[in-house]
Amino acid sequence: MYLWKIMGISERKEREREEMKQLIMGAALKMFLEDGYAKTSIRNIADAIEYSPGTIYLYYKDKDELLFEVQRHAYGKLLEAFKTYATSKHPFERLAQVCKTYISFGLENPELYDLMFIIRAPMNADESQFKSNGEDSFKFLVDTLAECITQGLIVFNDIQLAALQVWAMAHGLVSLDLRCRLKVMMINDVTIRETLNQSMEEYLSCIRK
Amino acid sequence: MYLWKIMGISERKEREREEMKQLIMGAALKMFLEDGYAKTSIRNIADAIEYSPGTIYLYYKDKDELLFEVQRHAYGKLLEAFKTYATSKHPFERLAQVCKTYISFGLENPELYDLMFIIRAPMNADESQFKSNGEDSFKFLVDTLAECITQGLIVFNDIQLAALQVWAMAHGLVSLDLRCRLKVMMINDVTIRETLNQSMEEYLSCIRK
DNA sequence: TTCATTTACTGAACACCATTCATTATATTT
DNA sequence: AAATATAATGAATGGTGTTCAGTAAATGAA
Repeated sequence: MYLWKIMGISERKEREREEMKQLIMGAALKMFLEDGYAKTSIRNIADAIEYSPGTIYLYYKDKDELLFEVQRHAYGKLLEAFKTYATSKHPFERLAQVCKTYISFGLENPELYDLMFIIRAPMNADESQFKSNGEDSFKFLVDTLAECITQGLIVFNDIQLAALQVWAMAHGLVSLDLRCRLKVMMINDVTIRETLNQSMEEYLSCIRK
Repeated sequence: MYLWKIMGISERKEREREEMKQLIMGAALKMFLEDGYAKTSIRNIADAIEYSPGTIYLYYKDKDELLFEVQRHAYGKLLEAFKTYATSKHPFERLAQVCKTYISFGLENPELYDLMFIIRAPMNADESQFKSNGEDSFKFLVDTLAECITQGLIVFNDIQLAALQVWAMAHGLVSLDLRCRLKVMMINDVTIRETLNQSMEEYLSCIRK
């Protein structure tokens, strides 16, 4: 009997499979960040890792599934940023830190931000999986807002509505800038970051009770 | 001498050229709206108007220039919507109407909204032309806000900052919805429109003095 | 060790895409 | 009627995502 052998081998196989997925994902992430999702082709990724295009399809169903994996990674990075920079004990101050971190994250990782919040969501991805991707980082915002509400620091009663509004404001500012739609206003390119932060701060002072 | 003839002919030619551009633009617009920008190919457009692909390049430099023309058209439609639905004499009420109109426009014309505000701006397009596209509809918002400020109806002093904030909120709400990023919140799909409007209204009441 | 089977991988092929350009057809001018 | 200028073509170029028959290597059973 080779049962002991079989077990060991299948475990190694599983490990190797995971390593291969990581190899592909790593190359994809790097190239998505450098050249953007659209300009990165399966062929390019295959070239980079020195495998044939077909091989990638043995590990990922299609390009969207690859995007999906990269998205998960990106949401993780955002949550990390929140945990690092939004540490104030005071809920409202922490909320301000979350917003500032969000905006910085967007401006400093434009391609990543694109993948996370602007790119058309792959329609084939099942909803539950998609939801779970952004959940954790969104929860950070919700928790902070919940504390603000219970301590009566902001004008909202409904946490969901509060989260929607704050997120929409931050996303609106970042995405309009990333898509160059602010050119219609004549803001100096150098000061744009300052302007966005100022807008966010003003908004936050509006919702403070 | 055939000078009289030359003039007549060159005018007709100019007219025909314009008609041809309109023919292409019309087909492109229709197909962009139905299938989206990415899925509409030059070949498809050529097929639809019963010309060869090459012909389109005699009238438009590339696909981006075509997008550009469609964008101009779309911004015109938005301005029209503002003029139709934001008619209140009272500046703040009018501001609320502008915002409501903007959100409705986005939800009802998702593909158009995409072209206008979400799609990556063609980088080859020169900035001045790009700016002029959105200018008029943006001016409508700015003018309304200016009145609000002079009458002391809102908390802002700076018109630019006010416009940025209001626009960001509206765009944030619409674009997060269009890109399905609100799935992370568990809002009933049917009531989403109501939720967005409610958020906008709450925001407006925050900035009211 | 030998042979059958499973697994991993390849790369050519398919059906698309935007764009270019030599060639052809038509319209205008001389 | 011939020469010229304009308009349109459609095949060709170099890309894209994805599939799949075929090959090579690793594994399992005898």
